[in-house]
Amino acid sequence: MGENGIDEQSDFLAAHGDVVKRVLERQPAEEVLYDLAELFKVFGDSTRIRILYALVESELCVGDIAQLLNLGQSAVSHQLKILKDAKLVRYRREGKIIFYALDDDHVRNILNMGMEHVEE
Amino acid sequence: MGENGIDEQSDFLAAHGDVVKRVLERQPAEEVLYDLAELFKVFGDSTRIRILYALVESELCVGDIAQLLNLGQSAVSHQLKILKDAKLVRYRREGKIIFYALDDDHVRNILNMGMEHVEE
DNA sequence: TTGATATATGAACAGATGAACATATGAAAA
DNA sequence: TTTTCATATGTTCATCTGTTCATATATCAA
Repeated sequence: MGENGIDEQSDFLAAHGDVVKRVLERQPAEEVLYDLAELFKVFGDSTRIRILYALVESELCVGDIAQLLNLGQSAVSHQLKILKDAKLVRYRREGKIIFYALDDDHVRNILNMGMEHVEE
Repeated sequence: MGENGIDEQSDFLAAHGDVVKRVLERQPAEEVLYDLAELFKVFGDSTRIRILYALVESELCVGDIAQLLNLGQSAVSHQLKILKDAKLVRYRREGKIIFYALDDDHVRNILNMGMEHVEE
């Protein structure tokens, strides 16, 4: 390999270094990316997705959700806690019963975006 | 509790049954919800999120990504396979090097939707 | 062909996760 | 208060997941 070849390789390596550097500069903060992954992780379970899709239709209490999804009350409650912590659902108490609902339209939008990708 | 109370409870239980039934009828197919959860599961890992955000900026080869994220080549390759299987990234070969890129704008949209929710 | 480089793949191990069970809390009725 | 109903929480266990290490494949150069 002559000088030409060496130069080409140098350029190539340099180019890689440049790209890496440039991309690195534009990345969001580590913490933000971590939080984003955590958010998607919450969506990434079929039980929780089923709960969210049920709540798209109507506000529901824990027992209804359990019946709807044919799951134990405990399992539903555990998952609702995760959804609540992620601010994907909110709740209101009415006597002994607690009604859960989607927290805001962001949740609907995220679900729809994902659904579009799935339905291809 | 008089008849009134009993009636109220009957109504209440009947109402619950109705709601459950109505919501159930409007749910997407089980399989679709499962696929949707699987999709979000792919987004639900910080390594994969970091890879995707790097690819938002530029097409990149495996080595660059590894360097960028300070990860082993094998780890990156494994994650790229998962992203590829989920159709979130595509690739093209150029000699020994394989360049990865985001597959389409859906991916960007999903990331943006999630980011909006995180940045509240 | 052989050697070098870039990427992919298989196995194994540590850590994470969801469901089930038992139990605890909280609110209304008796 | 005691009981009952709706929900929450702690623990355990089986399963899943991401990383690492070793090795395989693929392309190019010599």
